[in-house]
Amino acid sequence: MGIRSKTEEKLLDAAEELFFTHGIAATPVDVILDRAGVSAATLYRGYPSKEALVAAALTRRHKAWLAAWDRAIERQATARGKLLAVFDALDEFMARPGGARWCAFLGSAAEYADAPAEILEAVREDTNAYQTRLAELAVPVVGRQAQALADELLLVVTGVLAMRLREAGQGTTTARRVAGLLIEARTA
Amino acid sequence: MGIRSKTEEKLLDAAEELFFTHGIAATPVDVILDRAGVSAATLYRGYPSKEALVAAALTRRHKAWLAAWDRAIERQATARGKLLAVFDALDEFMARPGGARWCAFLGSAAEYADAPAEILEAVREDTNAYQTRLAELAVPVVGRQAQALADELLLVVTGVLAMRLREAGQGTTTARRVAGLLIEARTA
DNA sequence: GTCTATATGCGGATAGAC
DNA sequence: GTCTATCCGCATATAGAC
Repeated sequence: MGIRSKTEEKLLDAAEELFFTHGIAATPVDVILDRAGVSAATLYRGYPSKEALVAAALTRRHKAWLAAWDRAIERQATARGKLLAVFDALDEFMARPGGARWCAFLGSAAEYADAPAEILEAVREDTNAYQTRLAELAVPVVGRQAQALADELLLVVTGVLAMRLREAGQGTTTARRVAGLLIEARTA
Repeated sequence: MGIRSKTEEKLLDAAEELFFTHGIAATPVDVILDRAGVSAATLYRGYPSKEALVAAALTRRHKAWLAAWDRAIERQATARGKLLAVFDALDEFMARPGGARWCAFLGSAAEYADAPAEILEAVREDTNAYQTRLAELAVPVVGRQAQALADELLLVVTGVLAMRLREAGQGTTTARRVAGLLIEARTA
């Protein structure tokens, strides 16, 4: 999978920026190739299909997201701060130029009625990472109620991302307020 | 707009069921026509384009959703029950056979990088309805904090819908718990 | 690796007969 | 209103020359 070169990187850069802002179906491969300065023959030697390129872009993006999240966690000193750091990371990630219109993973899941296995797997990994990490981070904050709180926070995070599709998006402001109230309710 | 007949209804039935489960881009008009038992000529005399049909399906669905929500509100006796009735309505609406895979309105917004005006308007109406109604219903429950609570609940509702794209959907269970805690926090 | 050309199929929309 | 046929454009993927 992939070509391992600067060509490969330019391909993934273009794919990530175009697929997840304009949409996958709405972005012909030609446009990707133009942007990347790569020829069709090169693309199809590295990837068997358009979907494989999508999956590769998702995988790379997932790693970048985890890294950004990790940095946001490290910046916080308290257990509560580390748990809420997911919103810092979201703010940072959503503000990136050329970032996704709402969420690359949910968006990919939404675009395929039944997604190719590789794409489904990437989305699943994204969800898994949220569940595992949120549950771990919640333990020092609310103890045995960590799992319940993690479920609630994943709901909120997913809500923040999907709210970007409505015009009334308020960034993470409301989400942070909700998260705070949930923690309060579970620590009081 | 529209043909005003049983043909029209069959067309909208097929459009609603197919567009919002399989996806708009993924559903050719031919498939709609087959399902509806309608010819292409008929469709294009009633609607100028595929997008116009999508918009008409969204509009009809919006009315049905408001009606279902109204009924759920009426079934509740207390102010708190009426505010939380949105989740009853969601449960009912999401369980309908041939219902949307996640949310017809968010899904439509997601499929178009820049949506046609008619579709954008339908999504906007959906969001507006949530904001207006939730804020009104929240007043007798939390008084001056109604607006804040309404924002939070819209976030939760949107989260519930988008969570259907992940495999880990828990229906409205977690959402109801969050809503309950939010109300508690604002009434205590 | 790039370029150009192209095979191939599909989808939206229209035309004409009935 | 239905049917069949079709124009037209686009998109994925491939082939061949360099």
